[in-house]
Amino acid sequence: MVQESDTEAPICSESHQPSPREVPLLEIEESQQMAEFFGILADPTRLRLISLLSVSESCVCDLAEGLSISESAVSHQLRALRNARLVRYRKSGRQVFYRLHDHHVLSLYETVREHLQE
Amino acid sequence: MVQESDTEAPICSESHQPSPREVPLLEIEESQQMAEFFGILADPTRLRLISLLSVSESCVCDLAEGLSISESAVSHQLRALRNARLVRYRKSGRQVFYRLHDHHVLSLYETVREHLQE
DNA sequence: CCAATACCTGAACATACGCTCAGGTATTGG
DNA sequence: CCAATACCTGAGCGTATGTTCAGGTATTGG
Repeated sequence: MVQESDTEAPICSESHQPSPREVPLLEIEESQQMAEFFGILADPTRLRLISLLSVSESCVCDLAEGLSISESAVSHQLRALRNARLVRYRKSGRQVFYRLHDHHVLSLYETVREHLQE
Repeated sequence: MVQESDTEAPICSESHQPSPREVPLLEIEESQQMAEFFGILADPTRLRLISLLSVSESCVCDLAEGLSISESAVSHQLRALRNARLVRYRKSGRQVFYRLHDHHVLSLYETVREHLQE
């Protein structure tokens, strides 16, 4: 536990402004933001919702039926996906149609899915 | 809560082998595996460890000092990263040097980090 | 206007997670 | 051989998360 701190230059004495080419250390605040983003994707139900929405826009009750879970549970998870800007929605009468927010979401989802299928 | 299962064709009666071009619905088991993977990345401490390891191979005590947390906490998190195949390690005497498992990990980390910096 | 539909929301509960603490193993130095 | 170092591990605790339940809002149909 006793680290010889003189063998190593104290990092904090360096410039606090991150250089364009060397942005190595993740600050606490940024790490929390990033963890939050990954945390949204770290749930089976939300991932399955994304998988359904990767095929087509769907309303809440279709999503609930597609995954055989309650509409309430779907609604809660859609809120999380909404807050994380992972899905968009449009209202049509009393129905609300959800779809993926942009192509970037699909890209990330497919990348990791393919990675795990190896 | 009352699911009318007769209004929709049972999906399970289809072929269980995923076609190459249409792999839309994420099965429960696969979604859990995928969620587990994202869950490993959904922690500030683990992300900061990855950020340190993205620069250079490091031993446990250096990682602990770099993040100003206990070696025990680091060790616990490294175990999670190890189990998820996100980091490798090599032993040298009584020290254990960790590094990112492969380039794919760094790529994913940097992609999301840049995405959130917009 | 009233009931039904489609969806959203807050509270409550069980579970999962991350840290600390105490103690364990393995390597090194005197 | 014994103590120190470097790291790992399991138990316990406080907190966060996902679901259910009950009830709310908004749109539609008779």
